[in-house]
Amino acid sequence: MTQPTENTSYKDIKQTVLARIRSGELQPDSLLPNEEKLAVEFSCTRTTVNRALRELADEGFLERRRKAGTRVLSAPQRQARFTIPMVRDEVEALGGTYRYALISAASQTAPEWLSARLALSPGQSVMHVRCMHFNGNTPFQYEDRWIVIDSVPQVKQADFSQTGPNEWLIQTVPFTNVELSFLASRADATVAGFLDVSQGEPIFTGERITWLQGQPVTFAKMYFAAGYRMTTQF
Amino acid sequence: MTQPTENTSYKDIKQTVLARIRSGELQPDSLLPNEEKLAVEFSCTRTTVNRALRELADEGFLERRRKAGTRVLSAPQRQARFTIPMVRDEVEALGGTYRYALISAASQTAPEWLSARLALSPGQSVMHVRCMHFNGNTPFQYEDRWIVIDSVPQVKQADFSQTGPNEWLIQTVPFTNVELSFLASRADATVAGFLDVSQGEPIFTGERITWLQGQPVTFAKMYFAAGYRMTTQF
DNA sequence: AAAAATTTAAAGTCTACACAAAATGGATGC
DNA sequence: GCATCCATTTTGTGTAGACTTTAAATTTTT
Repeated sequence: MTQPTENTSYKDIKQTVLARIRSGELQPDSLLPNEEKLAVEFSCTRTTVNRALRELADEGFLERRRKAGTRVLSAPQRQARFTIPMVRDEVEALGGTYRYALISAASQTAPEWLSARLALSPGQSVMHVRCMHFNGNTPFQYEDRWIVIDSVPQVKQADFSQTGPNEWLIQTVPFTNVELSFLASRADATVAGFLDVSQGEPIFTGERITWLQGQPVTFAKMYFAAGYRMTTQF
Repeated sequence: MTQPTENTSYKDIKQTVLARIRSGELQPDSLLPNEEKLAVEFSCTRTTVNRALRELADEGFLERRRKAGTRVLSAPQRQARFTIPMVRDEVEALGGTYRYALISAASQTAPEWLSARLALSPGQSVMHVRCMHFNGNTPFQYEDRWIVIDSVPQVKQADFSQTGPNEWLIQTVPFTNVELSFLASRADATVAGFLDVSQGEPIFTGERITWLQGQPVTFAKMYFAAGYRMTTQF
C-alpha cells in the first residue's frame, strides 16, 4: 500500500472540516480559526484553505463575513439542486421519444389575473400558447404559457408549430431572472383531457415566471402527467 | 465620474462570457479559447480566468474537460437550487409560530414495501414515527417516517415527544447521502384528517430517503397542507 | 451617552508561477 | 484494420505573496 499523498488538498480540508462539524468538535454557531491559522494547521497556503471554506459556505454549511470570521451555521442549510431540464431532454433521458404538439397560439389582451401576477399595465397584449409534450404517444406534460408581446415583439413572427415556446424563448431571450414554483393542483376538465387522467386527479404542477431586466417576459404553467416525480440526490 | 477600474475581475469575465453566449457570439457546442488565450485577452492571469470558467461550468453553462477544452452547453442546464429548510425554520420564516406534536412512535418489523424500497433484509425492525407540524394552530405538514433501527440503534432511546425525528436525526446521524423527491399525491383518510382537508384533495408531497455510507437510515413522507408551494428564484 | 471617526482583523481577490492529472489524437505495432 | 502505447494539450490544483474590501471594535468627539 502506497503512502497516501499528504492530505492538504482543498477537498481534504473540506472533508476534515465537515467531519469536525458532524462530530460536534465544531459546535453550531461557533467560530472557526481564521484562514491563516487553518493554513498553518493543514500546512498549506491560505489560498487553499480559502477555497475549501468558500465552497463549504456555498454549500450551506458555513457563514463567512469579513472581519467577523467563519461561523458554523446552526441549521445546516442543506440545499437541493434540481436541474431544470427542457422537456425534450427529460423525456429522452427516460429513454423515450419526444414528441411535441401545438394546441393553440393566439394573441389577446392579458386577462386580469395575469396582469396582476406580472404587474402588466391594463390592456397589454400577450401571446397565449398551449401545447403538449409527449413521451412516445403518452402525454408527458401540458404547457399553458403566456408571453408578453411588448417584452418580446419577435414572438409575433415565431412559429410554434414545430418547436415549443420554451425552446424558442431560451434561444431568443437571454432571461435574467426566474421564479419557479412547484405545487400540487387538481386536474380540471381541460388538463384532465390533455393528460388523459380523470378529472380531479392530483397533478404535479410547475409555475415559471421569467423577467428580463425587470420586464416580465413569460408566465408558464406546466402540468405533468400522473405519477410524475421530481427527484434529486445529494 | 471616476474611470471604472479595469474589468478583469473573475466576475467581469463571467459576465462577459455569459453575454457572449447570450448574444450568440459564442455558439452552443462551440469551443472557447483556452484559458491562456483568454487570460491574454482579458489581460489577467490564467488563475482568474480559471475561476470564472469554473464557476460558469458549475452553474451549468459550460462543460469543461481536460485536454478537450471548454465548450458552451447547447442546452444551458439551468438548475434551480431549493433550500431544504427544517420545518421549524420554514414556518418561522413565514412569520408563524411553530408547534410540533407527536402522533405515534413504535418499533415494528419493516413492512414489505419499505424493505423493498430501502433494500432491507426481511424482518429488520424499524421505528415508525408519525407527527404533525403546525403553523400556530393551522396544520402545516404531516410527517410519516420510518427509521432503520440497525442503522441508528440510539433511536430506541430517543424521545420524540418534544422535538421531531428530523431534528433528532440531523443532530445524531451525520448523513452522507440523500434522495429527495416531490410529487402530487391524493389525500387519503388519514392524511386528510390530520391536514384538515377533504379526502382526495391534491397534496404536495415530499419523499426523502437518507443513507449513511450505503446503509439506509430513514424513509420519510412529508405531506404539506393544501395550497403549499415550493418556490425558488434564480 | 450618543454619534462620528479611526483602527484593525478577517475574508476576498489578484498575480505569477509550477507541477499534476486527464484525455485526445496520433504514432506504432501487430 | 484494430488495438496499444505515448506525446501533447488543456484543465485542475497548489505555493507564495500582495493588495483590497468589508465591517466589527475601539477611540475620539460632540
